Amino acid sequence: MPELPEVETVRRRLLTCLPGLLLREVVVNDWTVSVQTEQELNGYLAGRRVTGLRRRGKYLLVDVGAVEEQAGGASGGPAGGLPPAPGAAGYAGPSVAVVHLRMTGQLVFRPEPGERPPRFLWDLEPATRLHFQDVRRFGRLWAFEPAAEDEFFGSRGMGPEPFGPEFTVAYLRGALRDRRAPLKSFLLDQRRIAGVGNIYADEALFRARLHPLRAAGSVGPREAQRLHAAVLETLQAGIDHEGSSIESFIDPAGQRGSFQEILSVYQRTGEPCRLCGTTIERTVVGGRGTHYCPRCQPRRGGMAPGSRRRLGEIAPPRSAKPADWEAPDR
DNA sequence: AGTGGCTCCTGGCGGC
DNA sequence: TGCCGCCAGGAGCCAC
Repeated sequence: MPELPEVETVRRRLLTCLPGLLLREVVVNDWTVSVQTEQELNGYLAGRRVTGLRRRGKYLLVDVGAVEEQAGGASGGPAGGLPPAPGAAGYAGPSVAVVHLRMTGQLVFRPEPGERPPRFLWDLEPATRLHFQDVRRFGRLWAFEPAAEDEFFGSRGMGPEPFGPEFTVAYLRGALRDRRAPLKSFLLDQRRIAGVGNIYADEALFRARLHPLRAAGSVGPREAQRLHAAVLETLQAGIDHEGSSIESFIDPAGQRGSFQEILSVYQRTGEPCRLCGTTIERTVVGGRGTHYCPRCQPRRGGMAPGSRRRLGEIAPPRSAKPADWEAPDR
């Protein structure tokens, strides 16, 4: 499940080999991947050289330059003998390609065709192919002019980058204020913080020792400070381990990440907590599987509406405290 | 406006 | 053995 650390891992890997390559053509084999036509996608991307790679939340951005003149510059058009890029009213300037991997999307270099056709591929020069594989077909591709980027993300209400200057403790406290939604739902809301998904939300809440069903607005100043640090530390650990390969994540070189090996709570239901030995429990918040240690993440301090029903079957945490247990604020 | 629930999508798995 | 139904979840959409 690609979240910020997985997308960042893909970006870093592509950064070592994609810039400078010429994108000859985009070939789309599965039209669930894009609302744009192949002609439109190629109009923005074909005949252009990759100039950079960026990330915004869980979105991967590939910058390309303007359409290159053929050697000799006689009639213009893309290099490599392709016809002139036709799309977008003859637009020939620099563009941005945006890829979202969603659940099972993978970008992998494959010089030869694989077992099944990719949802889309980029035919590159010198000769190589970047395949987009995606079992569940949730992944998406867009292409547009750089000027349209702000609108693209603005219309989605993307929140601040966790590692950007806007994501401060003060911002987090303001964003949490008066919200009745559970902390877990808050962390998954891309309008509040960009890039956190199910795995890192559970792990960050464990690190912050906050119960996932706590109402976001009930979080005190010191708890907000802990949560802010926990989000950053958890995401950074994910990046350092080159992502989590829980289901299908591999980077463009086919390598798996290793963060799944050090998970504290995610998908560890029934196993002992690494800090206190208490059995990790699972509940469902916002339709998502949610894992937590009932002892390290105590159920107190104002729970979200409906949490009593959801936790009705679950025994209360023991009274004994683990060695490094720290009392929550308020 | 904020919140929760539904939907898409397919491979894997448990149950019968 | 084979079939059925459920589960996983990011994000868009809709209802309240």
